[in-house]
Amino acid sequence: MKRIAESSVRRLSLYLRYLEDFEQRGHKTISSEALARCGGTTSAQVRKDLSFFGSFGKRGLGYPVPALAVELRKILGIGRDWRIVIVGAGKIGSALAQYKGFRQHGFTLVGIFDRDPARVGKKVDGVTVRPMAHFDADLRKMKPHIAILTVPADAAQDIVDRLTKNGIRAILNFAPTGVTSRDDVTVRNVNMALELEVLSYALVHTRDDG
Amino acid sequence: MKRIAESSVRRLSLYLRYLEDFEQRGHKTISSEALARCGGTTSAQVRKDLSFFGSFGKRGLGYPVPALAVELRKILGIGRDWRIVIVGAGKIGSALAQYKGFRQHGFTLVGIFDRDPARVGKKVDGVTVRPMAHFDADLRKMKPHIAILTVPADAAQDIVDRLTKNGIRAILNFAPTGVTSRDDVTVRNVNMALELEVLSYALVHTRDDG
DNA sequence: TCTACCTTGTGAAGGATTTCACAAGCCTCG
DNA sequence: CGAGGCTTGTGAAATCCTTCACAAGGTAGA
Repeated sequence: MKRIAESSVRRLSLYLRYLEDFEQRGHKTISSEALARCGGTTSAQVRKDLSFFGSFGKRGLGYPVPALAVELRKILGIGRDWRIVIVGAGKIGSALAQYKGFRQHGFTLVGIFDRDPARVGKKVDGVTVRPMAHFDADLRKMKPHIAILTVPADAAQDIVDRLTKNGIRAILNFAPTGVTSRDDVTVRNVNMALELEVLSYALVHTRDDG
Repeated sequence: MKRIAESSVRRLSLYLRYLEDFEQRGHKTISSEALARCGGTTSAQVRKDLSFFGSFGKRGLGYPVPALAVELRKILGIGRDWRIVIVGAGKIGSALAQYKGFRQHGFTLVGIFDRDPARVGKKVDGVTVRPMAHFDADLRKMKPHIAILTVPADAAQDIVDRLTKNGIRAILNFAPTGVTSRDDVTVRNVNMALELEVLSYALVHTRDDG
């Protein structure tokens, strides 16, 4: 299959969110125009995004809401019972562990790790924090698909390497540093400092008087 | 000045992170090639990114580390004492409030708000949580430049509207929903569910056997 | 069934970003 | 001082992404 732009995948995820809204409100069909307005894009963009994966709409009518939601979930791989581990049980790690959206979207938290002995053994959202000494062995047992990193910057790269060595192919990195890895590993960096700096740049460089 | 791509601004922020590392380790100069390797890009990209703002390097030698860091901070608007408010003092909001990087990067947390009376009055990182009843008046007093949203999805759009009405022009939205606003307001959406779905997509669609 | 109207799906055009490739400039060393 | 070796800065080419525009196909109502 043709490679799909990441920006396109992000939009599909957004569309799904809005479809779930529309579904709950009992709408049967939705036009690309309406979806576009929700997601802040254009109707042509919506149709093009969807057309990469098939023809889901009916001309003259729009897209069937529940069926399209099912398709998008299939495309995005939602509902496959992905297993997740969180590395770093600090403030952010614990907060994320309690995120209700995990279960809702078909992700299961199977393990939390921390290098600080004071945190080991505590329970976060029903999952016991485990020590880094067991990390590699635990990973081999748990066979997680996705790892969420909420560790300090200096630890991030090492953890990524160990995760990769143990077969993890998808990493969501909240550490305030970029990390690199093999080509077959997908890493998404989420970095508050960086986002703030982008906002700072925008504040400095936006003409708001013209 | 010509409009700069957002992707370019994000990279500048990354470069700055690495420059700070290099500076601490006492390096005097760095080549575009070395910076590129850190940031997972190409040397041509680094040079192009920087060239939008000026000529900071010396041919044959590279870029002077401390001077380039100073320039990048100036470009990104870092060190201007931006005032930040956090809306939503739940798990994520409180965790972010305690983020050490704020001060380090020249951002000052001036207020935290929550609609839950049980949370009002508590102190988070030295800042007292204030009720939403005072929201608009407080904003006018505090004059924050940037707002961080960590509220439930159903509250997000209303808060964005109130922030905008009170002069905020930069919003970092952690609520699990997209929000829309006026053209002169910069909104960055950070959405863990969406990032997980992008990873899920990658896991499903990546050939790792070829 | 026929007409009027609506919305999709999609090549092609347009725009934006990234990569290429190389002249120009700086340093070092003999 | 001149040669050799690096590395920047930058037009041009290539690639990637978005928008346009319209034929094709569907609905609804008479």
